[in-house]
Amino acid sequence: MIQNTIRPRGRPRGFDELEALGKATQVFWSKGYDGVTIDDLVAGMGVGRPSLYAVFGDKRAIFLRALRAYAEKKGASTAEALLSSQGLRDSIAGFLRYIVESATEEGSAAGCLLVCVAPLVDDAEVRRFLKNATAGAAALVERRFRDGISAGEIPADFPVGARASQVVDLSNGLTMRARMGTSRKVLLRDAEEAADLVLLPRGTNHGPSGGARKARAVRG
Amino acid sequence: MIQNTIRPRGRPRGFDELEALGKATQVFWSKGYDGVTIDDLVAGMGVGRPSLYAVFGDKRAIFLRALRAYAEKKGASTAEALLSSQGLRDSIAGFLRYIVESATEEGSAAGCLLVCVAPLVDDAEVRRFLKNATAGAAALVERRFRDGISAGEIPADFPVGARASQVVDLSNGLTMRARMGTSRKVLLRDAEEAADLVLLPRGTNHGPSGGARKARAVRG
DNA sequence: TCAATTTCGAACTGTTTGGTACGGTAATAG
DNA sequence: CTATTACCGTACCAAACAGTTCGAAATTGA
Repeated sequence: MIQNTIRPRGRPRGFDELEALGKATQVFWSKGYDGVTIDDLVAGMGVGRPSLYAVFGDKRAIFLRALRAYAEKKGASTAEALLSSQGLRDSIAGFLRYIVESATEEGSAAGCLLVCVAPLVDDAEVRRFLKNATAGAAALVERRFRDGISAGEIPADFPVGARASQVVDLSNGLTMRARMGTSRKVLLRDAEEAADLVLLPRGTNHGPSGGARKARAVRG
Repeated sequence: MIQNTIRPRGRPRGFDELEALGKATQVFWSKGYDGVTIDDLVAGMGVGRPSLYAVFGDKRAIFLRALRAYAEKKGASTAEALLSSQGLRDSIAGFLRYIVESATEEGSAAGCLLVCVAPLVDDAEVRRFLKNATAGAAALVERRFRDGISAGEIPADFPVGARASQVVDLSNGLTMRARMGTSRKVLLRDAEEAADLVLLPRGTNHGPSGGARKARAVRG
């Protein structure tokens, strides 16, 4: 281990800041935001109460830092899951599989901090952050769809925007079911089926009794 | 107003039990479970603190009653939205539209008690109730799909089970986005697109570069 | 009018919680 | 070896909280 940073003057810390933040994430993840007390964080993070206030600030500040760090890490992982595969279906399925796997990881609480916990936090900054994060996820998927069009894997009129947000909706639905205790096995199967669904070619209408469909705008 | 029940002996109550329960639902809905205090309920329900304990019990009991009443009412409404239309597409779209509309109702908090609040409550009975409720919703949609097969609106090999749980996943995704502040207009458009998606005929695979798809079991 | 019964409002009690002050401890600098 | 710096653990305080007690108020029955 390289020690390229000179030690600060006084007594060294008894904890690693980022590691403690990771533990805070777990605490919030399992108990929700309002459900955790400072003592929960003290116990879970392995940081004494005064140090906690001195280094991180109050509960809200800790949550915001934990949320940002978690989103950054998870965003990178999902992007990798999405972009590492060659084929489009494997990309989408890999994305959804990763979502399911991380939502059913043993040792962590079920679900996802971003999907199951953060939306309930009554805080403007959290909401703003969340909206950006989900928009980013949808944009990522949409870009992958566009690449799929370029590669000829899907037709040029594939509704990339709509399907991208449907992928996100479906992944959120899978995550919520994970939180509610649905097994990884079932969710992995459903992830595959979801990937199949969102890759279906645009319907030219089927069946004899097509019924009256309301005309409406189509988005790009 | 008919007075067919004889008045009980003592001082009459200053509140209606079911109305108060409805207000409790709103309180939990907007603040989450852990976020509400007894004083919040006292203020929101218009019931004095001792009466609240005497009539309803503690916070957990109030939440369980509110949850059951809410689920019953919402279950009936969604079933009606699903079954009132003749055509299958209108049924599914009506279902999703109703979900979006009730999740973006003005005057209530955004989202849904069942989707956004209840899953975070760390209580075995709540979890059990939720699992049953979502299974019931999926079963309802699945039955509608079966009727669609009987009516010849969709092919006989339509994957009713998978598509039903996808409808539920998508509706949960829409609800979560409502909670995060997405506008009703956008969500209504996405509800229509979701209805289109889940009614697409099963893919016989498309495009020239079909890629390597893992073989896997197919459910009924 | 008076007793019995039920609810309501205010106040009370023990506990939990958020946040801080204080002395002890472990490291570096000279 | 001493001074300085920064962190750690304990203990403390005020505010918030859950749950209860108690007397007043409202209604029925006699």
